[in-house]
Amino acid sequence: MPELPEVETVRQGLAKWVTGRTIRTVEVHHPRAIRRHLPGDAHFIALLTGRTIVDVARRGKYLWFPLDSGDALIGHLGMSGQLLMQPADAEDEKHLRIRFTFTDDGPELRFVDQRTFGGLSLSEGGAELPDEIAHIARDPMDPLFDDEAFVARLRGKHTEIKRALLDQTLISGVGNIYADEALWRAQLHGARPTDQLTRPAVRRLLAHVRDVLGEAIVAGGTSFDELYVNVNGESGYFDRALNAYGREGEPCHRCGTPIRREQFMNRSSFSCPRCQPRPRTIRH
DNA sequence: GTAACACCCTGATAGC
DNA sequence: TGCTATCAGGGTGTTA
Repeated sequence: MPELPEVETVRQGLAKWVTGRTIRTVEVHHPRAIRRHLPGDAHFIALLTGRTIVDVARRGKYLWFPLDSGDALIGHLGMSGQLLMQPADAEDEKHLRIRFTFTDDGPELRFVDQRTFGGLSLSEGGAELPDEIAHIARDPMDPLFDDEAFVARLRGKHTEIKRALLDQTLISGVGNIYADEALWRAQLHGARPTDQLTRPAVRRLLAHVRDVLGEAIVAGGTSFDELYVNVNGESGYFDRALNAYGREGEPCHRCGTPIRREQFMNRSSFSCPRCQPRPRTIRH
């Protein structure tokens, strides 16, 4: 389940492996993997073949590869996507969707994705920042992230705090896992109304979001199973440091109360009933 | 304009 | 054993 730390780990790995290399061939093995590329696979392949990758960039959970043509290859891992470097003679993965080979005959780049929520697309003229992902906010690790603008925008919204943390146009890179972890650290329930939080409370929460993401980046990202591995095929191990996510019934690391699980937006939220009491006012 | 929800997908797991 | 139901969840499109 790649969130910002996992995607950043992949970005760093890919940057070392593909920067400066020229694409020889592109194979699309599954149409859904390029469903966001509306002109279709022939166009996708034509604009990539012979192009040199000049960098690997990221915004939130999106990656993009600026090309020497001024275009950019955009990638999103979705829930189960992987971008793997593999020797040409390595056996095809069961869920191999797209294969890139390079003119130097070095390792191939493979996009592998079991659940096909992820995908690649090509952005013409998008080397600097693709239009397709311009609506995604900067992430809190970005030096240009504007803390006070975030605080003001969040407090101006009429929604719940966890919804706001998952809104990628407000703050990017945070998914279900790190939202729960940051809320646990801030001792806030995810249903707290954003318009009733004080500025200092939002600043504290933002600091916790940064801490959680930063620690996870150092640890190489969270991984619960083999669905996520980094570019070298190695799983991260941040899951050992989780305080809330996935710990239903286990004692809170702060007060010992069993962690509760609640349904939220068709998924699960984990929190401590004592440290993170539900707000008294119920919104509708 | 804003908020909330359905939907896409496959494999693991639970229940019968 | 083998079937069906449920769950995981990011981002987009649709609805309210």
